[in-house]
Amino acid sequence: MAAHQLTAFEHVLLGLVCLSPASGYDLKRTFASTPMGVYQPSSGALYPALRRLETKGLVRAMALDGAGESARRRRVYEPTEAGSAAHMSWLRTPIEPSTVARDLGLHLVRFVMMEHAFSRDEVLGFLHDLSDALAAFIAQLEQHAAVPPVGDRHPLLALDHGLAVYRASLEWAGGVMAALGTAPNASS
Amino acid sequence: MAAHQLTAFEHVLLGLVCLSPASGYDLKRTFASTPMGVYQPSSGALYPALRRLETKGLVRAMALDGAGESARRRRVYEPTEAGSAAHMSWLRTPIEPSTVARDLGLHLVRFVMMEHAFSRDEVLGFLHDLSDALAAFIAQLEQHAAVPPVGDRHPLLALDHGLAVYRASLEWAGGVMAALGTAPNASS
DNA sequence: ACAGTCATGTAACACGTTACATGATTTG
DNA sequence: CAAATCATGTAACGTGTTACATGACTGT
Repeated sequence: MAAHQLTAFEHVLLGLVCLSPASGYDLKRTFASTPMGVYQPSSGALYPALRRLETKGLVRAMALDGAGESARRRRVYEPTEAGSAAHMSWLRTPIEPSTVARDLGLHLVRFVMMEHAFSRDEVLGFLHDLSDALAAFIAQLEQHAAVPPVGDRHPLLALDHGLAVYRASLEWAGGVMAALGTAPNASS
Repeated sequence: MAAHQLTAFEHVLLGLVCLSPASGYDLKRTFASTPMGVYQPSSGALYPALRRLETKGLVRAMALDGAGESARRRRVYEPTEAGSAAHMSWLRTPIEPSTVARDLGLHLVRFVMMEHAFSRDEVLGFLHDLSDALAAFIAQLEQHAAVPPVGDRHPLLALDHGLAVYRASLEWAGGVMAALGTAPNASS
């Protein structure tokens, strides 16, 4: 059924639909209003992607209850069971250390979507893997910085930028692990 | 002649060729060996892109001097005058504050390529604009953080990540401005 | 009624990825 | 000489972008 693997974009859309059923227009607004809005999907990308998810049996258009007749022309999608399973599987996808820098934004999206899908331990495990991957990437950058035979300054400065940014990322992960580890999710 | 504007990838290739003449394979190795290697261009992207640059009259295949007969099968590109001009124009492209986060990596590449093409004042101007754009983006993120009516924690934590990362970026820009501003490029 | 937003969709186009193909040159 | 690397290229395929089209609903 679900033949080829999904695009990153499709995975994000599926995740958003899993968080709460939504129409294409809702999703568009979501991208526009959240800090995720660094990327504004076009209609030509959004609607075909949703149709692909539907074709693969991962989402389905909800029956529009209530008005029955009116409020037409609106396709609100909800995940199927296969869709929920695919989403969970995506959330559990191990972090590839070799591409952690490229995929960092995507990992952050996954982190957000984990909140109500994962146990605290699972989240901590994810953050631990993320920290490891970031540390490895930083170590790699440091090796580049250790071999500066050229007389140019800008390449080294750009490298410093990468180091500063990914160290901030790593520190963030550490801080979140500490916060989640100590704070009980108890209450209620 | 140079009809439509170039892809980011094409601009980077042109910039590399402007730094020093290179063949497609050389460029591939450049991506593989430098910290820029978060992106590994495939042959199917690299060679057609170079041909497009050639078609647009921005680069030309150098005549292979020396061996004449041997060392065939190698197309070493050098920039044409139109290519050098296009590259300088790209380096001078103003920073779009609305997309500074998305384009940050590209701006870093531009910063590296500016070293031998810009005066110190031009570089400082670029860094100043970059700082402004980053500060504006950070302020925007802070506004998002100021309106947390939901009970979820992860979205706010992800926002903290963005703040930490872009603040690091902003601090880097400030540090580089200070370093370049005080240090004389004199010597020699 | 009319404009603006809501809401979905399609067509042309360009680009990147994957995978494959092809020879020349070097290395063991 | 065989195998690996150098070096360039092509074809199928999927996808995103831009731009356009369409129709219903809302507010004035």
